[in-house]
Amino acid sequence: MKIPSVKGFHDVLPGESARWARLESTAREIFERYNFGEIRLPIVERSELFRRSVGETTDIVEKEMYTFSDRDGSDLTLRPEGTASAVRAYVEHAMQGVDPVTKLYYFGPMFRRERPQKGRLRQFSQIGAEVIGRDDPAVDAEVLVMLADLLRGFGIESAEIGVNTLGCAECRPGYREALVAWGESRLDERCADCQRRLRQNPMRLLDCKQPQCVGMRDEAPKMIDHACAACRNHFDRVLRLCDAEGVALTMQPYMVRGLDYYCRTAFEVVASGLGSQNAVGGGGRYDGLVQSLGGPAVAGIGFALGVERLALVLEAQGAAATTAVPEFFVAPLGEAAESAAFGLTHRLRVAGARVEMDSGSRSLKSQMRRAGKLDVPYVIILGEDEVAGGSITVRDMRARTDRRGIAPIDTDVETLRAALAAVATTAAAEERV
RNA sequence: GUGGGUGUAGCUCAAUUGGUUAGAGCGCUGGAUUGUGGCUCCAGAGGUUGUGGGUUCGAUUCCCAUCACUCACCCCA
Repeated sequence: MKIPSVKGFHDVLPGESARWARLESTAREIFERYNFGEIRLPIVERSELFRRSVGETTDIVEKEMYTFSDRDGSDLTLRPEGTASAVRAYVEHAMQGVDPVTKLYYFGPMFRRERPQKGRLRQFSQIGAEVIGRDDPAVDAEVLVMLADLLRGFGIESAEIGVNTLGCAECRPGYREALVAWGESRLDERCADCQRRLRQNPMRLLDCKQPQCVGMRDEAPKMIDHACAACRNHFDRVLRLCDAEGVALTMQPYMVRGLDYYCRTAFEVVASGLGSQNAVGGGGRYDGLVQSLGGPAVAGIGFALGVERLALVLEAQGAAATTAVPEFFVAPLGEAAESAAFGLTHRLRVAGARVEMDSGSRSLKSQMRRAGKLDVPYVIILGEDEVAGGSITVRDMRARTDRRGIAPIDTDVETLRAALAAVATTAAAEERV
């Protein structure tokens, strides 16, 4: 009886996981350059954490969380995003006392019970970063510049970073009113969803994709026009700093974000090759969040990138999934040779070589066939002759030549590699003569 | 949660208006005289046609249900 995987929960197979590993290692390298430190966060948190941070009325909290009651009755949830956990950890460990500026990055799976489709899974992975402690526009710019560095480092070609300001507690209410007034003006022309949104979350009117609503959007009031002087100056400064570093940002006056805690600078990364899920990342400032989770009154900003989506973009760009190739393939013939081969293989591996060994009960032909398919450059043949003579035969798969007795059975990697290199240079020299 | 599409071998797909032993390519296994791969050739293994009903002399084909996958809406990374 086969037991299939759970809907929306996918395996990442070796060829694909190599791509993930590259994404993570470049991210790690760039984060460290910007002096961020890695934080490893738990996957399960108290449900209350997300209700309070992400927002009670968001889709995530209302219908997408994997929430369960633990055996002791506590109300727990598989994290749907990373910022809440990072801020919780910041507060829990009083990180403001270590350094007024805390810079964290993390990798890991998130869980949202949505209907799966291309680029959208129920378990998905994020690469995220957070800066907590300063509301200086230079911090926003640092984060955006780093984001651009990351995208370039990943080799994402056509990514675009869209930005907007969402205002603050001072100016957003006024904007909200203006938005509601605008929305009501031609309410009957809007789609049913927007008529509902108008009351629940008027900001959402702006990113409706229905044709009739998109058509009206150009006349909508813009946050930037309603922003207070502080917000406007902040945003201007962010844009100026990024521009000076050659980081291209696209102003998107109608961009809104899905999570309640965002304010001021908000941004998202869009790329092609993802079907209708064209956002590979998003983030923004969350100045009130730390305090609302019981911490000091400090500001924060962060973003997250979707690993699956980044991988899809790279795949669409034609980057093939790569498979690692062993340096040596040990082909024993017969049981006696197998013992010797086993020892040799282990010795080579301990010394750091990537080695594959096949079974001595298989024919040399089939072992060669497999070695050829794996694209291994050298096959170490260990048959009766070799065992009797105490030395190995190495076949150079590319040159299609055998070297009998090139090294003793108990050789070490350095000796073997040196012998092969010597043979190669001699062969090259002979060819020239 | 709401729509559309698709379910046949490990993978990608065939199978005439419903017709008898459900095929091909790739992959896999073995072989083409002694212990040698990529190309070629030969052979073999592998399917309760997603599942359960129904119509029919007969269903991969038609109908219903169900499940799964997938794309889109929604939402977002």
